[in-house]
Amino acid sequence: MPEPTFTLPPQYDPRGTEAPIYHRWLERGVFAARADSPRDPYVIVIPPPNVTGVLHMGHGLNDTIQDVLIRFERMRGREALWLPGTDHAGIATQNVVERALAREGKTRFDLGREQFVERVWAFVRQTGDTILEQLRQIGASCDWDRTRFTLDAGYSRAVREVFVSLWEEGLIYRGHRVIHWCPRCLTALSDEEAEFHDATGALYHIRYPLADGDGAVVVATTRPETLLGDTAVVVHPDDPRGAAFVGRRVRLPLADVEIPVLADDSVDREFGTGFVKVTPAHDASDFEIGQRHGLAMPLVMREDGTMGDEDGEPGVGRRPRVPALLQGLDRFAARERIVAMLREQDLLVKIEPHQHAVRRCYRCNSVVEPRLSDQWFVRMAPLAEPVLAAFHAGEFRIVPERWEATFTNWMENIRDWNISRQLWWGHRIPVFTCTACGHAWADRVDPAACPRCGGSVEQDPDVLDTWFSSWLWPFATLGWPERTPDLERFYPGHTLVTGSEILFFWVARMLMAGHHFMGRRPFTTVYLHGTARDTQHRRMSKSLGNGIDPLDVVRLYGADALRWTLIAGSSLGADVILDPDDLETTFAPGRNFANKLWNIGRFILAQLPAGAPRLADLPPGALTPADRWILSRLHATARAVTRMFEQFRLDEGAKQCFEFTWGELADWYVEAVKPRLQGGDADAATAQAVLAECFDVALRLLHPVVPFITEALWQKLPGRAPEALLPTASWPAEAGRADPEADEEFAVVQAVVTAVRNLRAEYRVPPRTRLPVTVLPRSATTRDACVAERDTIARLAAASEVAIADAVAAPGASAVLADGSEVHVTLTGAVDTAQECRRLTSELERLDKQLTGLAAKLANPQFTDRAPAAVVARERDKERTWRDQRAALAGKLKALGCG
RNA sequence: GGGCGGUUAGCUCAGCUGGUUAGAGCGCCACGUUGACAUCGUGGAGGUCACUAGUUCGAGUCUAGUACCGCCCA
Repeated sequence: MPEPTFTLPPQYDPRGTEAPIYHRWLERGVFAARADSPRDPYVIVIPPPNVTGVLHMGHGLNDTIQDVLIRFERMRGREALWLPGTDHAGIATQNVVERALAREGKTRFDLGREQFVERVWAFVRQTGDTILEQLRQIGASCDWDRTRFTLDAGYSRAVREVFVSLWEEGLIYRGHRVIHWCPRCLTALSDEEAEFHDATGALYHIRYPLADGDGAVVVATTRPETLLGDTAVVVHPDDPRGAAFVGRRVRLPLADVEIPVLADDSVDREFGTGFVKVTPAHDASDFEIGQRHGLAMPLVMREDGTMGDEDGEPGVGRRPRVPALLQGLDRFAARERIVAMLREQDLLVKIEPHQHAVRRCYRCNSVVEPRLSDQWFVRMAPLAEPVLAAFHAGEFRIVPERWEATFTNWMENIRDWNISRQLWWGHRIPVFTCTACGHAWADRVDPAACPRCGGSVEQDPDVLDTWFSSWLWPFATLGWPERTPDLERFYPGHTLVTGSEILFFWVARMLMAGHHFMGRRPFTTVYLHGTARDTQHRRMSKSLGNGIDPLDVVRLYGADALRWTLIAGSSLGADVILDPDDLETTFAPGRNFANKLWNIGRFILAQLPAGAPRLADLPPGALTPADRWILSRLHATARAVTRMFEQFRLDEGAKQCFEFTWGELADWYVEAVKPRLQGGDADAATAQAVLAECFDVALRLLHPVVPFITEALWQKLPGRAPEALLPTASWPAEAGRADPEADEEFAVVQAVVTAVRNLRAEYRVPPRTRLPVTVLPRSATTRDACVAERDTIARLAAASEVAIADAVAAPGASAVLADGSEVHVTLTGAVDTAQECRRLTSELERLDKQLTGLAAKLANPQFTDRAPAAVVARERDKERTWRDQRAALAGKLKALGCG
């Protein structure tokens, strides 16, 4: 055999490797799904990232999981479609462009609606693909030709179709109620978009003097500035404290109006003073109280969060309530000012600290104001019902299962959805109103005139919530409402992978849209993964500055290292903890593994001649026990990895591959087989065939997790067809062959080798010194294994020779194997008998302790009677083994003459 | 206030439907540059499985409670 020549560098270089490989995959179209394929489809739609966004670790985790799944199923022979795209992200995108305008000293109103929208489009055209480009760098195997955008023409048609048909079904209505308003974004938000944040605020106790005499009621509030909009004070009808006041009137401080004290049983008597101020236009539950009692609903705050009178109840004439010196003052400044004024007038009783939850805008973090306004709502209960039925019928599931309760709870208590946004960037609401006759209708095409009276029409100025477009993602991306071949073939999809934070925002609504418009579920499994966090378990975010840029990791350690860390480092649904201050430590496991794989490949490839034999071509009986063992391990690994991936336990699957390639193939088999490879004979050929098979299969199994390095190495295996690519190679679910006998034999080899290594370390034998080893077998298995793999033992245990005998005379040190077999290492020079006695005695004592416990267990009839027979049998076996081992140890101690 | 999850080695985490001598990676200690790999090899140290009570022949694993941490919903 020729001297191996290593043409590969000793260190793996992801930088030079990854990009060309990705290019090749694209060129050859391996990620493209065909609608006319006879294969079973497997479909994942990407959670579309914001068109303005850049890749962060949350995407890294989310998209890597999807890529592992799609690559796995693609290799398993499914027609795999991973459909990519972006989301127009109404508020976020408008914010970005408005900020850019602000730097030019302009607002969107300076440009006007049309020009502003054009400006946003220009921005999107320029940077909109950024995040998709970044996905390519981490290896995402999306079908890029099918990339969609929620605002492209076809998609917009789908959104409009959905709106109009819901309108026609009576599921969209105009609601006059208190909604969440972001005074910075100047738009309404849905319940989900106004997120709770715990805060330490204050509870202000304020005295409202009676209008008709002495005395006052004291109300408690966290938002004193809203008192200007109060139209009543309420108290629980059964609250004795209220008896003297109900039916009387109080004078509202600062606003100079009188309001009634009323009884209402919605009041929580435990809260504050029992008296509650009612601001129907600025609080959702006060609004309901206001409706019950027919109260006026004045707005005392403007859309931008400054104080000022606005009409809340059109047609109700009334005088202004906001004092001149508060007009135009920001709500928080106004709060302080009002508190000061109350104090001056001796109307402030006390201020106490108060823990509560404040809603903030999920896009800009401003404190949201409840505000009375008119918005479009979707009636959700009729949409939720079929989804719940389908869920209970088992048509789809959520993993991890624990989320199912949360999901059903939300669905069962679903609230109507405010879909209007007071923005310019998005799908404009297709509701038209006749300026002449007032007729209002939704239309699939822009009307020229009113269909009833021919009058001129105006379109609703607002746009739809972005989620009103993304809830159609699983079918609008496939061409709906057209009945395209893609739609026929790839709907319904299979796995939806996302974080739990958008379970309600998006996942639940997609299920509703899918059932309503397609008549069936959009996917079979919802896989909710965890969150990327820092070492203090804080969510990674731009504002905290604790994020890790996935592309930095790719540059430093390669995409495979990133992917490995994310996949192997997080079990199903669990958060993944990464240290932004120590990328080296965080991503070393992935980098180290890639490098190990590279070097295993470097060695194996150097051993394989161009015409290396294939495993199937070997003559019968050619395989040694070591060969049979590694092929048995290969078999077990392939099956386990397949099962783990099927169960979404990606970390476990990755770790199984890791253990096989590093812990078994590299650490044992490759080392064992080295001498045989030097022979150049039939036995060398056998070893080559086994190596090639194991490595080929290992690369296939690892490919979904670390696609780049596996492809790089797989391409170099001899006999590779020139056009073959790993993403479309077959999945080796049943590779290798189970061989329990070989497993048992090789376990003996490993035990002997480990025993010798232990003894050598114990006696500080210099690494280069080779020593004679004698095995005194106590079982046929041990004897046979040692005879068959004598050379392997010699090599791995650094033995000068391995004798198999019934006795040994030479001085030395011994260890006893599980079956009582003795492993003896001959030591030249003085053997420290005392040390040997100590070592063996402590071993004996440890065994005795275990045996005592085990004997007690087996002597207990409760155990032997009640435990399953198999468990009892296993314990009996264990006891026999330990007794054998103990006897051997005792004999050895006696022979040494230990005390 | 209601619900869910977590608490296992210095750090990050596995441990599946109760039966192992409780594991891995990183870190740590000792030795080592043997023609795949020092991003490595060999050996080693390190855990009263948060706490309390219970169920059971048997509990890291099941039940209840306590403490702390996190998330979701109001």
